[in-house]
Order: sequence, then C-alpha cells, then structure tokens
Amino acid sequence: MTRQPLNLLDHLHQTILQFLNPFTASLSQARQAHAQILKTGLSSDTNLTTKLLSLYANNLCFDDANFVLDSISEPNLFSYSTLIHAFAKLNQFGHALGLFSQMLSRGLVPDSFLFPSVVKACAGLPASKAGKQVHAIASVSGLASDSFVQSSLVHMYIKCDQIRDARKLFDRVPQRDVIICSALISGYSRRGYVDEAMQLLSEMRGMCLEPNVVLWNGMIAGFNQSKLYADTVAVLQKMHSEGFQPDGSSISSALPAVGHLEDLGMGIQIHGYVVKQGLGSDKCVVSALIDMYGKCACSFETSQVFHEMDQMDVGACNALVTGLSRNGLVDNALKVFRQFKDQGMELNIVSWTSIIASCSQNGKDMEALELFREMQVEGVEPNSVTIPCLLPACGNIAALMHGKAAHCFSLRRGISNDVYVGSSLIDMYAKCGKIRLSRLCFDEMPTRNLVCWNAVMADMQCMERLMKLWSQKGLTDEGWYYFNSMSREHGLEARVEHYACMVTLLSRSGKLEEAYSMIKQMPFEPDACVWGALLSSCRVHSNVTLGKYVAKKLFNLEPKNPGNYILLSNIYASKGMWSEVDKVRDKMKSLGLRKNPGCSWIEVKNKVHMLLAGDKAHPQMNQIIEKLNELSSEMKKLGYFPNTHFVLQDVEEQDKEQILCGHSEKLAVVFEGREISVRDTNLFHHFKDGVCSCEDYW
DNA sequence: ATAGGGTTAG
Repeated sequence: MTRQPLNLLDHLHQTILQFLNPFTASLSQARQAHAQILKTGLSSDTNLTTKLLSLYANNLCFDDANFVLDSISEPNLFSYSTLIHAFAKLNQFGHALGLFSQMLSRGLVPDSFLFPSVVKACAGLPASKAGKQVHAIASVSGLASDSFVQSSLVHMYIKCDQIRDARKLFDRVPQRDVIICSALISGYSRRGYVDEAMQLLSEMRGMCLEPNVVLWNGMIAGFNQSKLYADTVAVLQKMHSEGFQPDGSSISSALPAVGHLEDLGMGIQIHGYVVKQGLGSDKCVVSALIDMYGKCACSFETSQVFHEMDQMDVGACNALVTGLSRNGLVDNALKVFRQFKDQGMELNIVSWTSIIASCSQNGKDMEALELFREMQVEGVEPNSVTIPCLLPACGNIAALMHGKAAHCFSLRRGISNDVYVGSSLIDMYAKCGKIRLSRLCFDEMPTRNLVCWNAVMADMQCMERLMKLWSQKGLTDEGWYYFNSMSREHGLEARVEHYACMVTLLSRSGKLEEAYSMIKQMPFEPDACVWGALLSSCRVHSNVTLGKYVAKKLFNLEPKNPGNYILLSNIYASKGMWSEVDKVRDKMKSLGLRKNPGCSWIEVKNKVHMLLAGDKAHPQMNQIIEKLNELSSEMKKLGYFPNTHFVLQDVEEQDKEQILCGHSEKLAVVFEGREISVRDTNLFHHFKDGVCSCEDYW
C-alpha cells in the first residue's frame, strides 16, 4: 500500500523533469512545472530546482529565479553556479555579481569552475574594483593558479583598461597556453599596441605554441577597432601566408579596413577568396563586401554583389544604401530604401539611421527630418547614433524645434552624455543661432574629444558672427585660449579645421594679415575651408588685393564651387569695380557655374517650410506675396526705402528693388511675430522681435 | 568554466 503513492510521486517527478528539459522547455512549461513542484512539495529536490533555476535564468526571469533560490532551504554551490553561469553567458553581469556576493555571504566557497564566469562578469561591466577583489578571493582560495581562472583574469584586466596588470599576471604564469596568449594579444591589438602584440606572437614560437584561428581573428578585429587599418590587412595576409585559412569572421573583420584604405586590389583578391572558399552565403561577409566596394567608389560592384546574394539580408540592404549615398547616388539610395520598406523588409535601427545620415549628408535635410518621424511611427527607437545623424539636418535648415525635440529625447534616454550626441547638439544650436544653449551643451559634456572641440570652435565662429565683438580683442583671445588649451591641456593636436576657425576669428575682426600669416605657418597644406574663411573676410573688409590672391588659390582647389566666384565678384562690386565683376561672372558662365539660389526654412507648428528665392512652388505663395506687398507699402509709409546699395550687381535701380524684395529672407519674414532663422551663403541670421542677431552687420 | 564572435549607421 505504501508503494502506490511513491510510484505516483515518481511518475510526477518524471513528468516535471521532462517539462524542465533545458533544450526543449518553454517558459510556460517551466512555470507549469514550478507550480507542480510547489503543489507536491518537491521543492527539496535539488535536481528539479536547479533545472528550474537554469530555465528561469536563461529566460532572464530574475524575480522567478530569486524566488526559487529563496525557497530552497539550503542553496548550495551548485544552485548558485547554475545561475551565475547562465547570467554571465547572457551578459547579465550585474545579476551574476550580485548572486556571487550573496553566495559568499552565506559562507559558500566558489570552485575553479565558478571563477571564470564571475571574472567574466567583472570584465563585462567592466568593474575593475570588483575584478581585483575576485582575483584576491581566488588567490586566497588557492585557485589563482588554475589556467582557466588565469586566462579570464587577463581578459578582465584588459577589459578594465589595466594592461600592465594583465601583463604582470601573464608574466607570473609558469605554464602559458594559447588561450592566455590569445587573451593578451587581443588586448594589445584592441588598444593599438601593435609592437607588443606582434612580439608576443613571435614569442609563442619559443614556447612551442601555435596560434589558432581565434587568436588570429582577435588580432584582426583588434587592429581594425584601433583604426590600424594597414596592420589589420597585414595580419590577415600573415595568417594566410602561414597556412591558416581565414574564416568568415576573419574576412568580415578585415574588410572594413580594406575599405578604409580604399585598397580595391586587396578587396578584389579577398572577394575571390570568398567565392573560392564558399563563404558567399555568410551574411556578415556579404555585407562587408558591399560596404568595401562602396568605400572604394565602385557603385557597380556594390550593387552587383548585392544582387548576387541568394538570401535577402537587412545588413546587406543597409550597406547598399550607405554605399550608394557615399558615391553621390542619394536618390538611388532613397529609392532602394523605399523598395525595401515596401517589400516588407524588417528595417532595423541601422537601416533608418543609414538613410537619415545619407540625407543629412547630401543636402536632403527636409527628407532626413521626415524619415526620422516616419521611423518613430514605425516603432523604431532612435539611439545615440541616430541623433548625431539627424541633428546636422536640423542645423542646416535651422529647424530649432526639431533639434530641441531630439535634445529632449536624448535627455530622456540618458544618451545626452554621449560625446557624439553632445557635439552635434553644440553644432545644431550654434547653427540655429542659439549660442547660449550651444555653450550650455558644451559646458555640460563630461568628456570632450576632438569632435566636440571641432563643434565648439565652429561655435566660436558663429559667436563671432553673431555678436557685436567684431574688433574687440575679447573673442579673438577666447579663440586663442581654446585653440591653445586643446593641445596643452587635452593633448589633442590642432587640425586643419581648427586653423580654419582661428583664421575666421582673426580675419573677421580685421586682422587679415595676421590670419594670412597663420595660414602660411600652418604645419600642413591649407585646404579650401581655410582659404574660404579668409576670402569671406576679405569680402567683409573689402580687401581687393588679398581677396584676389586668395580667390586664385581657391579656384585651383575647388574650381567648381560657385561660392568663391560670387565672393570675389562681391568684393569687386563693393568697390564699384564693375568691369572686374563682369569678368568674374563671365568666367563663371564659361565654366557653366550658377549661383545656388537663396534658400530659407521656417518652422510653423512643427512643420518646416522651405522657401527658395525666385521660386513660386510654396503652396501659400500667393498669400505670401500679397502679405509682402502689404508690408512693403506699410514700410515705405513709415519711411523705409529698400537700401539698393546692398545689391552687388550692376543693374538698374528698379531691378535692384525687385531683387531685394524677392529675397528668400523677406519671404520667411512674412511669417511675422516669430523667431526666425535665415541663412545666407555663409551664415545664419536669427530674428527675434524684428531685430536680427547680426545687428544688420551683414 | 578560460581567448575571438565577425557585417551595415555617427
């Protein structure tokens, strides 16, 4: 009679065990089994509870896992190990460490199997203090000589940016294996220590150790990450020449470097290898190939590789979009993006960010804003990469409200501290004429890299344009202060764009000679930005002699930029040298260059309106013109006459008046009673209460 | 239980 219930229990036990099969069980089965266990009082069965723990952990059900752990009267090392291993594997490092400390406080002693997972958790966070403590505990437990523990510790120190501790530990290991060497070599590679990595690789020979594929791949990925592109490719070649077959992982880590180097020959060779080895079905390899051809300016091959794919892949689609826009084919990029979407392709955050970046980098700012909205409608959340791709579009068209919305989003999502987000905010606010907000963003950035110095230097340029401090030494001094402190206090080398900013600051305040001598002393060839800055100051200060000289330099550097011709002709015009003006205009005509039409944008009720000079395309154009005429006659009644002196063209007075009234700025001003930002060929004007921030200087 | 885990967006 006593056997019957035991059999029943046995049967139940078997059923629950089946439900808890780690390979087949679903979360709901785990919950059912859990309920059964509780009902039948099987909680003391360690076999069952451990399986349950592992299932909950693998499904990231922290609360359930903790509940089970608490219900075990005497949780042992095995219970904790199960959970910690699972969490470490699933990148739930905080949970893993929390359980580890709980386990220690219960007086349980970890074994050599548990330590690697715990150390991995410290590496993953990374948490260097905890890592050191765990190291100490391992030493006290006498387990620090275990090779698994040692390898994981080396990895942890590298992740915590403590290369010297990693090396110290490595040096004390008597019996080194491939794995611990691989950990250190990959660490060196990721931090850009090429010599140390290569040295250790050759030392392995002396230890009778052969590198394996994982080691090679770690080196390739590491060098690529350190932007040491030539070294990346060199390692791939070395690997191959030493008789190792690069796998998909090797190829997809090396291809970005080939692209950066624009080494098409190497790219084609690798493509051949991919085909030969049958790696063509590897999605990462294919995407990387498409990207490589895109970077090497081979639009045809980019599309070809894409179309030869046997299976659609979102990564490859993204690479194609970027590849097309990189080669001046934005419209094609937009077209294929639309096709992908219409085909029901699962577009991810990279897809949306790519197309937004393509637009904002190619003068399609309104489209970028629209796509950003569309993306959110589709339920895709922007991230810290999306924002810096979008913000230039806001800045370009002074879409302040959109920019502010992106700023608020960044604050809510806790990504405003990201150095790229911060830099693009600085830039966006400066371009919208919001200097104080721009500076606020700069001051609040916790870390500053080259990108944000670029932004703040550009910001200085805007300030110089927008403030009244033209000739006072204050702003120039501030510029010098930033310029010098960049290298002195932050160890960043001034680059050509920083020189361009200083040239602007100096030349705008009238120190044209000082600016020119700075250009001559630059440690590298001055580019078009530098000369352009000087030329536009020559225009401000009507300096014909220097202007003529600078323009010549610019015509050589960028013969197709109409802006330079316009500037020079304006310099002549400001001195009434109309025959010289005609010469420049004739030159432009013979080169087939045309002045880009003036363009204004205005945000009304969160919608951006674009107004092109001389363009009648705006749907409300009739009302706008009516209102303009109304304003004009009202202004004239109050004693205002269009100042035709500012029309730098040798035309009849009446035409000048016409030209002035057709200005896109005027068109935007019709939306009166608001803050208005307008941009001419080289700066933004910010109107508030009818007063322009440039104080009518321009 | 230890090293790499790759591609496409700034």
